[in-house]
Amino acid sequence: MTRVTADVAFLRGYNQALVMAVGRTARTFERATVVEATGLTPQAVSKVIARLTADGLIRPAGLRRPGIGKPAVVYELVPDSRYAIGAHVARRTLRLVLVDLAGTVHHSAVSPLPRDFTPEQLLDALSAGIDTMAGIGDLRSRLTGLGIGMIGPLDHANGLVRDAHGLRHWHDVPLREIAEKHLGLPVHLDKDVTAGITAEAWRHGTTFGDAVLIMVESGIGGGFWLGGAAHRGAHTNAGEFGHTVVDLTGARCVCGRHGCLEIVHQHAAEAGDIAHAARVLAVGVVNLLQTLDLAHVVLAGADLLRHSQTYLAAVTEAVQADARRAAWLSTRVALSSLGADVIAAGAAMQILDQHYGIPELTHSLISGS
Amino acid sequence: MTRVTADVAFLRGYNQALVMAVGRTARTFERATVVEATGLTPQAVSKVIARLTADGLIRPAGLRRPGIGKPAVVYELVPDSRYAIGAHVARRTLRLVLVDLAGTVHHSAVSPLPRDFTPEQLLDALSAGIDTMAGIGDLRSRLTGLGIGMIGPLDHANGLVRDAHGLRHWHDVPLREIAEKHLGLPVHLDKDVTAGITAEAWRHGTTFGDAVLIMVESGIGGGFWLGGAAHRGAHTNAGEFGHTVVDLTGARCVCGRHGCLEIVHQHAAEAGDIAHAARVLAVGVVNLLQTLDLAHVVLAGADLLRHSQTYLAAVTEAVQADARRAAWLSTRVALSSLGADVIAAGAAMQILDQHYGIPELTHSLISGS
DNA sequence: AAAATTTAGCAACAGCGTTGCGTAATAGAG
DNA sequence: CTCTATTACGCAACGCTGTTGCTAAATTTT
Repeated sequence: MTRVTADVAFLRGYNQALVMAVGRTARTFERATVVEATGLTPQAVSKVIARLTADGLIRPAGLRRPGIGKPAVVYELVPDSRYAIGAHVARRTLRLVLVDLAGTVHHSAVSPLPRDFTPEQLLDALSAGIDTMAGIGDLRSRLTGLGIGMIGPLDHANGLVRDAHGLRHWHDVPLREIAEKHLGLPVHLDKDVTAGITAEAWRHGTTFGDAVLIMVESGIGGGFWLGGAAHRGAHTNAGEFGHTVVDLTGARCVCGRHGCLEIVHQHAAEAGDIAHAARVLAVGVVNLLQTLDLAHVVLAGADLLRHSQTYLAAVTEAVQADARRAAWLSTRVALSSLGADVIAAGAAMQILDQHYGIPELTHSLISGS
Repeated sequence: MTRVTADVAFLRGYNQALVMAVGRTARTFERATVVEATGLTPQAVSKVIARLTADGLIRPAGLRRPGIGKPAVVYELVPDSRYAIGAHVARRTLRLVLVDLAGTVHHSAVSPLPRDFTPEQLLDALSAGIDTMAGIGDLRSRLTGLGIGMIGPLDHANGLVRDAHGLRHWHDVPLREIAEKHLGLPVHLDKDVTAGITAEAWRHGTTFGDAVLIMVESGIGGGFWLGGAAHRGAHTNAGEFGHTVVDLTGARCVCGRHGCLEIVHQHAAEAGDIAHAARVLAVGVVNLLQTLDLAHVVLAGADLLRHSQTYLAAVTEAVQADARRAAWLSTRVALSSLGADVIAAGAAMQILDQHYGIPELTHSLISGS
């Protein structure tokens, strides 16, 4: 996935991905657009465009007449040249989405999962759902893979579910391996919130700055996008944002500590005071901004989206009140542009990102040490 | 500093830096060591080593006889081939250190700064201090530059001090520019805590995972190392960790919110209960671990180091109690290996890192958006 | 002395982005 | 209509990267 050393193959993939990122975010583009956005020479862009065109990933889409001189060729991404399927595995439901290369969600389907479902039951549900979706336009050959977004804890690097919270049959399950064997597709496994923030980042392209996706849905989690990549932490366990203490004298949380954001928020919500619950969440969000200085806050999750305007207002107001101290601090707060599909869609985009996104160089061979 | 596109010059710099990272962390190394650590072919490593040797950055240091066969050449870094000077600018003091390529601190000197010092006064102090240090071994020609670690807020990308907290004459001062002109050296400006965590990362090499440096010294700040690079956030303002709310019903902080970690900690410390203050800090540290899943926590800052064992014990215990929930969660807690020099030394290493560290590819042209 | 083993580097190569320069396509001026 | 200025684009040569194939050197073992 990631590599340590850099060679010419890395060069090719990297610069190619830069051009793809332009194509994904701009409806159409031409050689000069890419030159300006990347700093590559025009000749180099020509070569990259030729390769991408040969692969069917982009195609000419007319001419632009610059008033005087030879017209410029306008290109566009070919969205249906590649697809990926994303799965959001929750405690009782499986959501599957079909996403194209441009990040557009084409189909979305939710199916129930048995209480305390086993890995086998999940695989059967996945298999059936994928067959249905891949059969729609006979796009099996253009299917890049399956992304799975799931509650943790899990081990992203090894595709291992350590201990899906609240599910009995999920201890140290090598889900990626068995899913790849069972489904015959490349599979990517990640935490739900990390998949979610990837969706936002993929759709925004290279201009997307440091960001967090806040998810309120049977708990509070955060997915991070820092320095142009998903941040998973040393053991794929980043994002347990709900278990940060905001009230030292607060009630005891299931995690053993007192006054976790999650329990304080939950008590407010259960008392019916959603506005108060939203303000509690907003305190947590501002804590994140103080710590990490983020450019984007994206709000998601079923429990939050049920009262989306209340949460959006509370968080926006808290963020602005905080930024008022300094004019140059600007953070955009928004609801997830993909609604309930964001996790599943993000999981799909992680697969696309592996193939057509900007490759990374891992410096460290020893993970988490 | 960072670049967008990748070309062969990037390849060279990147792979060269990988080898330098090996040399910096291992006392000696040979071709086979590098091959294993990087995945480069032996022939490629030979070429890189030849280039580095020609530049005087590494040198042969004997032979290793493998029992049978031709002996392998053992190499070592040449620490005194390059130097950098680091400055830690605090409210009343200027600390200057001389650091060599290996990250060893050779000289350290503290001088007082006038109350409410001006940029000119700082430049004069820097100039005098640098002349003294650079004169020691006539290493002016081997001096790579000056790194400045300073309280914020500031703009790292543009080398601008926005508003040094508590200093009247520091509003929108283009410190990097005027210092480069005044001193005739490349200058790097960064937040103190970010410089500090860079020191730890530089000394540990590529195996250093996600980490935070907690600094308690007239306030509480955090410097982050995430994904192999310093994390500064969208506006170089990451690390205001002291202004995260840990007690919703707590006292009002100077920042306007209630129950910030900093004010709660301060009250405990002023009451003389250092152990309690340390436990409050530990709550904040565990909050960070929950959020970011870090591999290292480094403790620093004058106020903390005065009671280093108390803080170390409290944080270690809190971290271990938290990790007890899961055996695979491991975080190392330690005091800064450089003590009071850590900020200044880190600032110096940021200069070295720019030249001999692993280069990064910035994806985004638009910063902070 | 000969064979086996390990290390190191020369030489040729494919492929990257870059540079230099020629060519195609258009609008406007004379 | 013709010529010129302008803009877009690509062929060809180039310098450089890491890779591959193979030879040479240095040492221990047989």
